[in-house]
Amino acid sequence: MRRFRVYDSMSRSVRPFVPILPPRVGLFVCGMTPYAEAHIGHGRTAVTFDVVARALRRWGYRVFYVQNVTNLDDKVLARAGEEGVDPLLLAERHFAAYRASMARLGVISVDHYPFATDYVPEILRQIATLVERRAAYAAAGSVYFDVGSFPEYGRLSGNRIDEPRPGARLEPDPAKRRPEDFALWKAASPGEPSWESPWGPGRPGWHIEDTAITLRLLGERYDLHGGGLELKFPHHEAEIALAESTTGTAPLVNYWMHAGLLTMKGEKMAKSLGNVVRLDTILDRVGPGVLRFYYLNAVYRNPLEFEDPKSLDEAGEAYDRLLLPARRISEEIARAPSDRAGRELPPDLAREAAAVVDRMDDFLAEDFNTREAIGALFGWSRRLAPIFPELSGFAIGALLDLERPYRWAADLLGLGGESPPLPSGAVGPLVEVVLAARARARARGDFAESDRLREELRAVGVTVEDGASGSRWSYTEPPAG
RNA sequence: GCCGAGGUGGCAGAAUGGUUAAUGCGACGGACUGCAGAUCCGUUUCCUGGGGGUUCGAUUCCCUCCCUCGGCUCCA
Repeated sequence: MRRFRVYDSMSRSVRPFVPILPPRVGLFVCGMTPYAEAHIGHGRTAVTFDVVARALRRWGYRVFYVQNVTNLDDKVLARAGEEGVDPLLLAERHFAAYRASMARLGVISVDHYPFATDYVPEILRQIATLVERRAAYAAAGSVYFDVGSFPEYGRLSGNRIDEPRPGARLEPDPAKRRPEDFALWKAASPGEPSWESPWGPGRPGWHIEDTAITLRLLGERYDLHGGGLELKFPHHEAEIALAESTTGTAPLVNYWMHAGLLTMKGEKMAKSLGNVVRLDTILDRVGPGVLRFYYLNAVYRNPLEFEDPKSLDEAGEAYDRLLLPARRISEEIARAPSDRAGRELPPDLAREAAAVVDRMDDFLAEDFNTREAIGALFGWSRRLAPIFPELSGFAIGALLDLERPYRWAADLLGLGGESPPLPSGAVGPLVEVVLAARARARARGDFAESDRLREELRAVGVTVEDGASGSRWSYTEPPAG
């Protein structure tokens, strides 16, 4: 197991990571409420923790990564009411779309997506315990958590609830003892899905589902908890209060990680502000590599500004440049017979390839600094640029060595790694035939014919580029439409 | 008001108590080219919100002020 350090929001410092039960690591990340399409802010958080999980696994930890799905809450009910559909089906539908978007984004590391409503028995048991311990009280068919019963409330966020709060937007609720108390169980309204309980029919409140799920799946105490920064207060604060009040065990988690928010014109992306950009919209435009590059080119904890289309254009340029050597190398490998003879790598170059991988790994191990890791990879690409013309002279093993830093980036960051689509069967040789004809046309100065052939190849997805050492071609999906 | 995170070059965005503050984008110049594209090389040595302080030395540590954003409702 590789040692690494994480910024822990609770202690506000970068700390060495020590698992409770090595090599196992319990990772919980607050997931989404599936009442609308995922936007690129969700994507940022998802990619952040995807990289965390990928890295930990690569480093020898056995990660169990759980991400909950709040499939029933006020938002889901409201949206379902508008559309006139069953709330749980609405949630199901949006969750399916979310999974599909995540798959496109290359988020492959989540082990389990538990639904809140599948944990109602656990939730009810936990509420009963809290009531028994006088940390929660029933009122008018609902049950509320008594924030005053938990002196530590506010420690994560630095908020203190005993202060006057002129800016607070909490509405006084006569059922609550104090405005900060929050519902664990909400009395059923007509037409809503509800479950029987000792306090009457109702449904779970928001905060309690996470701890009911984690107590069951990850235990009373686990390693890592992640989520968007906006959830720090009150949601994560509530989780801590609920779990620790229930079990008497503290702390609930050893490391808190919070992902910075995606902003547009300085403001966070949020539906209420009307500035959301759907994840699928972007993925339709640029593909997963560019979007992941855009996210990972910043430090996960800091705000990241998104400007459409500038951010993605720049990311696209940089991403293509970054991975150009990787594409050249894998094309070379794909086209060459596996037993091809060729030069071995100069020893210094082989050493450098290994050193680049180590450096990137080191950066990642220091609070997941993907930006610096990418910077190191840029260095490698610059290093390789001058030896492009020699590529075909290397043995396969040498090419594989040169490729190592890119494979690292594909495995841990999910950047690149898509093998270039090569046409199958006779297409390759046929392209060569056409190119030979084109070369003859160029040789006799018939540039009209040459350009015509280039255009026709492009129409079927073959891009031809002339260079000093002849023409090279690559295959991309034929232009749509 | 309280809590938290930030203010770095044209832009995006790192890093560090100490040689020319990374990297990328963009821009400019050059090479290559029939053209196009791509690529390569070079330049972009006058960038760390304001003011104090600690220090031989701070962008980095401390104080203060200003500004922005986030949280204090649901929110990745």
